[in-house]
Amino acid sequence: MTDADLTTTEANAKLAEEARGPGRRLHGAIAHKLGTAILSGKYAPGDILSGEVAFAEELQVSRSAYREAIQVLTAKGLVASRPKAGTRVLPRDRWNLLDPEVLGWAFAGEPDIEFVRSLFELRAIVEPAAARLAALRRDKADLKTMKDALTAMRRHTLTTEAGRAADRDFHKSILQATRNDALLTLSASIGAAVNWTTQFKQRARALPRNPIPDHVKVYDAIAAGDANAAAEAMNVLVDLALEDTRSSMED
Amino acid sequence: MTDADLTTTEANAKLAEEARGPGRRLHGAIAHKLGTAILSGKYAPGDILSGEVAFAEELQVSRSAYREAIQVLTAKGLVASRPKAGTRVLPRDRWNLLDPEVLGWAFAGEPDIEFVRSLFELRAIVEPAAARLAALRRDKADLKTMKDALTAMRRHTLTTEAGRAADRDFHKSILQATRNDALLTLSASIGAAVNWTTQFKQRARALPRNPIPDHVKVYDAIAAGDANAAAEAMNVLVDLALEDTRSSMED
DNA sequence: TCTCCCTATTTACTCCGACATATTTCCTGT
DNA sequence: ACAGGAAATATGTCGGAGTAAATAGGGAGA
Repeated sequence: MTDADLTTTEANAKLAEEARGPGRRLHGAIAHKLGTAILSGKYAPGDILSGEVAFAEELQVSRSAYREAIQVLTAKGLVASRPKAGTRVLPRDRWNLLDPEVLGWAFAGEPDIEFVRSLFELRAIVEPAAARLAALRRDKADLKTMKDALTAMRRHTLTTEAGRAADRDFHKSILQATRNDALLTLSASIGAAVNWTTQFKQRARALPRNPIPDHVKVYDAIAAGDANAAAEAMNVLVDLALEDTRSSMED
Repeated sequence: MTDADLTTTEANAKLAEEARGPGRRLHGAIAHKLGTAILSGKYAPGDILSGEVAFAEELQVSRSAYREAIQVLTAKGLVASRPKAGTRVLPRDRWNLLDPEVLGWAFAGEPDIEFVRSLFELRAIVEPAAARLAALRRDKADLKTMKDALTAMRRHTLTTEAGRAADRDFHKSILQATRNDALLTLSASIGAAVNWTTQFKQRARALPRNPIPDHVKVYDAIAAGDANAAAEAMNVLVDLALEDTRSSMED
């Protein structure tokens, strides 16, 4: 893609508009714009983002704002800048794909179905093990959080954002009960992917059977402190989701 | 901690010195300084980093450099800035603990042993499953990469940086063979932790038994395409490391 | 004549400090 | 207690000076 594709006058107007949104910052809007462009493949690894001055001029923003946006992308491993050489898009294996913001950019357009599959595969690996640990380490407060989330899920159902938030809360509370910060960090990333997929499936009117009973089984096992049962119950849950993802790949 | 602790004259001289190193950038050095300060607990969640101008002045750098450093920290979820309110350290669950750079900061000082344990626990969950997938999906090129890494490990041993790099390469090649980008991203994070621990243990002259045979078993199972054997062999490997970590916690 | 190395130029990032703006907080006055 | 204004502070902007690196050109040696 040429720079011009990203820097039409209309696009600039939209950028300025977005940037003025509540809480949004200018460099954040630029980072989002460039981030989605990279994640969607409009800029391929190895491509050069033409000069700082030129780009800032085209985007009608100051060089400082552009630079700060580049810093954000650099921090996430998407690009690297060197004097004279310009700012290059790094190879994909350097990207922090699990960064919540990068994930958001990946899901902003048409997400790569292969990547979605890999996230669900990761989930299918991590969450059963997490449920096992949670069954061993949870305390009363953890159980209460889980139960509250389950109640909210039942009330709102997954067709609403509130319901999906409750679903995320349920899974997050399990991760939290593992007393493992590294696992907990993962939950934010995985949650984003799951949320997007749930929305997508709902749009496609392909929501599977009622997920509540399966969730309850996980809760019961964790509450009972039965590690093996917790892992197995969670396995059922995530395998179902993984199968769904696999089948939707064939569309 | 007060700002003064971070901004003594000597510290500034060191900062400038570091920054002028080859390839190093000033805002990168500042981000490293602040990042390690936060990760080490000198700044606790909720603490505010006193005013932009004040801090930049104390550090003897321009506001731009300081601002760009803050952008980096913000991108990694460590801090958030709001007009008038100042720049606050975010709660720990917002941190991107799996970001390679954050991980580097965590290991720069005296890393929290509890956090190290959580990383190894994550590893013990992920790597056996990865070995299973690798056994099913690896191709000839993957196997060659693994074999080369094994050979290098044998030659250099884990007492040298070259040997540890080979160890990382071996594990990375397995993750690569899973054809799963999300898993691959994790390997960089986990590798950093493992590397640090290996160094640490070596210093403490507590290197365990020869790790090569266990690695060979993993390789053989993956080469044979035996998923269960691969998972089990990797399980032995990571459980050993996890046990080591647990025991060193008692020191 | 060809190759290699060294130097100079050019180019683009990096850093700087001042200025302008917006928003939040706090204080003051009603 | 409330409303409005002033102060404080972060954000956005600008253009210039500095610096590092890639490329091109010229010179020396084979």
